[in-house]
Amino acid sequence: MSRVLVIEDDTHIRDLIVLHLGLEGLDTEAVGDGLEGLARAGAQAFDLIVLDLMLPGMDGVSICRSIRREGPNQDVPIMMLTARREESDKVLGLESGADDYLAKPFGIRELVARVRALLRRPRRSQLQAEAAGAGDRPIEIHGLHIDPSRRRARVRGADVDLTAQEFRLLFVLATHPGIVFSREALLTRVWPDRTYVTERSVDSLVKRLRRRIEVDPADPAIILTVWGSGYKFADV
Amino acid sequence: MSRVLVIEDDTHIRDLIVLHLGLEGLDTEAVGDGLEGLARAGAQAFDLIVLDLMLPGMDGVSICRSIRREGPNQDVPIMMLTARREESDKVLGLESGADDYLAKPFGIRELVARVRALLRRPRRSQLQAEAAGAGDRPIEIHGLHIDPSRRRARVRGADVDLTAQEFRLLFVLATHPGIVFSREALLTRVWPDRTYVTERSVDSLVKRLRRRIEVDPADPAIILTVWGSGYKFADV
DNA sequence: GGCGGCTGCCACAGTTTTCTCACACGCCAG
DNA sequence: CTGGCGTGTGAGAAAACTGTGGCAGCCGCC
Repeated sequence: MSRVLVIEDDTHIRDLIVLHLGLEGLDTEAVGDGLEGLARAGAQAFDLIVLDLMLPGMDGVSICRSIRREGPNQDVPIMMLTARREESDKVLGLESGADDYLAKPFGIRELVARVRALLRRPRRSQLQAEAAGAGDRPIEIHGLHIDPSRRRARVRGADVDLTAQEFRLLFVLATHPGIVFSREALLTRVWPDRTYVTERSVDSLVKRLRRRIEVDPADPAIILTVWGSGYKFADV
Repeated sequence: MSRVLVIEDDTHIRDLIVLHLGLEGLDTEAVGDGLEGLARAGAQAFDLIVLDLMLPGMDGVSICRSIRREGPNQDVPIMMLTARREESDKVLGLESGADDYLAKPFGIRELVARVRALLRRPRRSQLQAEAAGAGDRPIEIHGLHIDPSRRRARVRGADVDLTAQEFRLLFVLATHPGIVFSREALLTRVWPDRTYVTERSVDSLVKRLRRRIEVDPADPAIILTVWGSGYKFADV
């Protein structure tokens, strides 16, 4: 189930959005404050973020930039909302890194349709970078050494063989220690193309990965289960 | 500052692209007509060309071929855009000499990311020069002695005859021990002209190379398969 | 303690990826 | 023109990996 974060101060609109996205089968979480939204976005991986441009305390553009700069939602589609109709706003919104833009007042059905479209759109940035062979630096964490360009992982000094998929999962989690990823979030981040794959498969993959890197797979110390939410890499 | 030529008839998309590439610090020039684009490409050297597949008057594939055939932009990376999602289009685009391909509707951020990637990637001509190894020093690794300037390879003391292609493959891999190369990456690095070649050919070439340098070709110790990713030269 | 919902686990069928091979084609020297 | 060599390709076999469903066990809550 896709997770959506809604950042919107107007209670009425917020509830409306949550209601309708909920009816669409999306797991929707909403906050009314910019800073809180930013905190939420930094702590958990979502599949899409709906963001109001006009917020008390902190404006949407800054939030958008922050989200894009780093963290688990760097590559997540962002849908901007704004009360103003001016073209300059539109430009501003897209400049700051939003993927789509909707001017208030909008029809809720249109919002839903666009959200669906954004979710459907394959996310390729990460895969793309990997394919280009550019950029990914090795990381070192928790006694783990992970080197993407060599596709090599070492645990406590010993090399472990990982399949391509196990490796991607480990990499995604390890680069965001402490961040909770829902199964859905992992599906879009780890699976090469988001065909019809059950969330069950995530469990399987996690189990396989644990078997290879955990000292005691029955009592995981690295890949942790967050009951009711998903999985996370152990905090530092 | 890199110069980019955008050939796209849809005004909205064109402006969006120009805006964002401009924000990226690229010097962007745009035309809405295929013939005009061709004229522009013939008159001036760019660092990258973004080309819509569907254009009024002249289709993108023909333009792509024209640009590739001669002129100052023969070796410049070309990024294809298309409204259609069919695989056949993709093949058509890449066959005609495009370097990357993006199906509409696309996220503007993805376009920017890919453009960046293409610009980062060294030109074909440079690659070929690098692969040909003109003027490179001989290297010694894993009981292998490889001398690019003489195009000679010795394995465990014995000279081996390698074809030009086998040699290029060996050289590319041996100069980056441990680094995993996807088949695609090898195609652009080893093959003099990347058009009309399938990834199967990489398999074949690897097999032929192994037959010549491995003690037991059935159980390779030098050129290793990285399942789901590609091939690599054995780590030291 | 009982209950509903979530997660761990497992085997195996199914899928994807790689390997192997034979053959055809193009190129070049003789 | 002809033969030899290097190379690309497709098909089928082989190998590796992965998704799934169901059940058992665990968690949090009433």
